[in-house]
Amino acid sequence: MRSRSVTKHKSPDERADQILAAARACFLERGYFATKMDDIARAAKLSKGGVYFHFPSKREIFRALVQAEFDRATAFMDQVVDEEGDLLAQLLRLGDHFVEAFAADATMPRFMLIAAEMSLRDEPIRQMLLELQEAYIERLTAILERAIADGHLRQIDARATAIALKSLVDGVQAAYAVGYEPNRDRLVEATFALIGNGLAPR
Amino acid sequence: MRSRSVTKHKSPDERADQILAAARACFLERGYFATKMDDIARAAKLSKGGVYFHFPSKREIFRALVQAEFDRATAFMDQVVDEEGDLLAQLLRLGDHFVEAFAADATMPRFMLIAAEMSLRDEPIRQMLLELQEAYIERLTAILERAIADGHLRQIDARATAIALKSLVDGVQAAYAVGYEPNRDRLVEATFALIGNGLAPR
DNA sequence: CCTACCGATCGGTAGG
DNA sequence: CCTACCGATCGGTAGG
Repeated sequence: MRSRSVTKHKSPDERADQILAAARACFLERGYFATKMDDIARAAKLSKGGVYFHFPSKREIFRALVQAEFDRATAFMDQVVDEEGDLLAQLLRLGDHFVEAFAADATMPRFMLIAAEMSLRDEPIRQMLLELQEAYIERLTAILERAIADGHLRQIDARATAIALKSLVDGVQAAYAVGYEPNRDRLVEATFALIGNGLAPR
Repeated sequence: MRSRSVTKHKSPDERADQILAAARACFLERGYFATKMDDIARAAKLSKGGVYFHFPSKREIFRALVQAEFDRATAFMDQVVDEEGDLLAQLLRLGDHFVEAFAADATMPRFMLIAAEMSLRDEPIRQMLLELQEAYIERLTAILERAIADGHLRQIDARATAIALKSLVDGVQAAYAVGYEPNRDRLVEATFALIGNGLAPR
């Protein structure tokens, strides 16, 4: 009686997700180049050949991970902007998003740093990051413009201000990635004071 | 008659600088891992063995480049802070510093991005970056505190505000590194409007 | 400082 | 015949 193995096959999507999760952990720990396909395979409990069955190359695995980060971020943003509400509520929600994202998934800043560095040599990744940046800035600009129209903000250059605000968040994110960890509450409070009232004496 | 080459030897320091300049160009173009020691040697017009005569490893070459960036930055900051002057003048000078640094040396943001990514796996580099960050923030905090004492600023959390401002600059730098190039004048103007007066309606 | 070369290891692919 | 893999190994290249 021949033993016939019951299917230990997972669906392609499940396998792909399993590989992506394993690869993400490896890239975070060692960076892109120091991560070997064997590392990814071992972490995914497959052979290297098995990984190559699902992905054509190491680079495509990394791109898929950047794409996933992109999708998560844009989905959240649309949710924030679609909901009506006043400026303060939306900015607080956006701020919460970033603070929570850093806190809940401490790996995100690190991954974004690795992705940004990869973008210097990988045009598809660069395009994704530029698109994501533009998406954030457009949403933020829209929020600011609506607030100006409603008289909740003074007349400012909405788009340039949006870029400045997004840059602030990116800078904080980069600091966290390298391990510079400012007190979160103080930073959030100071940032909202800065945004709200500026530095000028009352 | 044996041909005896007139000394084509440069001083060790000159050679080291020549190698560092060549290496910097290579790292900027290809990143750390894709840069081979042969690439550096060729760019420096030496053999690979020649490069290894002056530096013990590829990693030490990269660390020396980060150190050089560190020295440049701290020297400039001390210059800005030592000069007396009112807040606006100092912030403008600091702002000019960054804007000029991005403009005059367009490679700097890119190099800093590569260095930040390297810091994830290289503790000495990470320490240098953290020290540099702390140095910037301390200087900026000192400027803000002096301005508060002089009544030119309202009472704010100087250090947390300094971190926010430095993050803003870092975020802009990161954007430039990836090739997101906002209009400089608009961004500077919006940033100063934000810092000066905040967003609240007058 | 170069030439010649090593020990080791890599991403990707073959046959079954 | 196909699918989802694995063990083994290739050609080429790396830092030193």
